[in-house]
Amino acid sequence: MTELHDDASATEMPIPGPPTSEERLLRAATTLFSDKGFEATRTRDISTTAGMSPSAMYVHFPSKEDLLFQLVRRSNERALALVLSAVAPFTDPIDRVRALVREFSIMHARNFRRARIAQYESRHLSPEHHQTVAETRLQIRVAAMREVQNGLDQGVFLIPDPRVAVLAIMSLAVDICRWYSPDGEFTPEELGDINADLVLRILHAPGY
Amino acid sequence: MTELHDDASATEMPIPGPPTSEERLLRAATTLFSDKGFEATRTRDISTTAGMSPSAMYVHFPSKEDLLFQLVRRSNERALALVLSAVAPFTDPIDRVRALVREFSIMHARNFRRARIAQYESRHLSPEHHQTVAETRLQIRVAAMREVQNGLDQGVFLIPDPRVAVLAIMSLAVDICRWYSPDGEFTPEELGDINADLVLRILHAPGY
DNA sequence: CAAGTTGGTGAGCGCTTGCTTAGTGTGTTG
DNA sequence: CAACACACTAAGCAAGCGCTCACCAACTTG
Repeated sequence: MTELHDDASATEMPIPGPPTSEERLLRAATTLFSDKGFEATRTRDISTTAGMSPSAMYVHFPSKEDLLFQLVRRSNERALALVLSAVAPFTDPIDRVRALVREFSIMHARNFRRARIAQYESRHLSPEHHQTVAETRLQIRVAAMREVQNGLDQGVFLIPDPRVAVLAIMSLAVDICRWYSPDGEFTPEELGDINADLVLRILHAPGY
Repeated sequence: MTELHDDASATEMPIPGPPTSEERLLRAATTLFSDKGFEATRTRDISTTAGMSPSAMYVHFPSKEDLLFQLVRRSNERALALVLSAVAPFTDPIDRVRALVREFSIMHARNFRRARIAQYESRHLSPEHHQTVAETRLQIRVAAMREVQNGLDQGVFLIPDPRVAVLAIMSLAVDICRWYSPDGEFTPEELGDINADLVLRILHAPGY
């Protein structure tokens, strides 16, 4: 349940000690890709931002596209794992949806740079890599659909079309990374609670 | 109230007859910028897609950046005009919010290419141009806030913080352009009605 | 009809790009 | 200590980029 607060961090599991060269390159690319976009980012800038010589990127990654793929793949896999682990502790459909929307929203605020790359830069991936990330993305939508349908089956939600609710859940959470700024009016946790409330109201959950 | 259905069309006011060269360039750039992104699009491709020689773009636009600016500026100005004209026929706050959300959502589906460029490519504008489009964008948010506050003042909406509702309105509508496809499950008009319902439910409007 | 304006073409310039390759210093191993 | 593996650097290369410029054909105008 613990989440990294440093958005530029790119490790799978944070380990103590100074970051490796590969990790420094991933962090540099996260900042540059999210700020200027994949195409506008130069491989020289990635390497020098990571504190190395202009060609150092190619020691650790075979191409700029592959570096992007690692970033997008990790981001999507983390999102899927988060969604699945968020609902796990609960059985009540309302609690499960609340946890899902809350954690998914928080992630898109805290890790808004990584989320931007995953959402807006994946078109620059090769067809094979794009296919890979599309599959993970689909699993996230399926998980959301499962939770909505679960509440529908148990009679706690009152809506005609679960697809509409899933659309709203994804839009409210994902769109955070488009406009979010750490200097803004809401913290990630506040946004998580806000979106969870909005979704339960949309679902006509009792008491909302 | 009539809207163009051809998303690649870029005229301010559609006039009969064959499109001008400038318009063909704007249409070509709309397709290319939205599909591949501003940086990945070559000026040669814009010109040849418009059916002209590789350097023809420079007859009508001083630079690639200026062409992008024309696209983003028009898109934002159309959105602002649409929002203002959508609410005008109504006095009931519920009707006004419904019309605003509906038309704004429909626009982001029908013109999803132009909307994508306005949302995702504006970072490649010069600081001055970026400032210009940011001002128009702010006016749209102000208009939305005005309508929400109006309903709050008249006691028909029941929410503690109007900023949250504005955030939701913008996210639900704008995010359409991220995932919308003409081959998808919902028509633009259906999405307009769906989002209008969701927002009125979020606002606790009576009967929703 | 001479002169200018408009909208377009084709060649190409100066620069930057992703990526390669040869080489270097350092640590490790038999 | 020879041999090797590894992480990294310096110096490019071929290709492609935004943009310019000389030129041209078709209208418009005095």
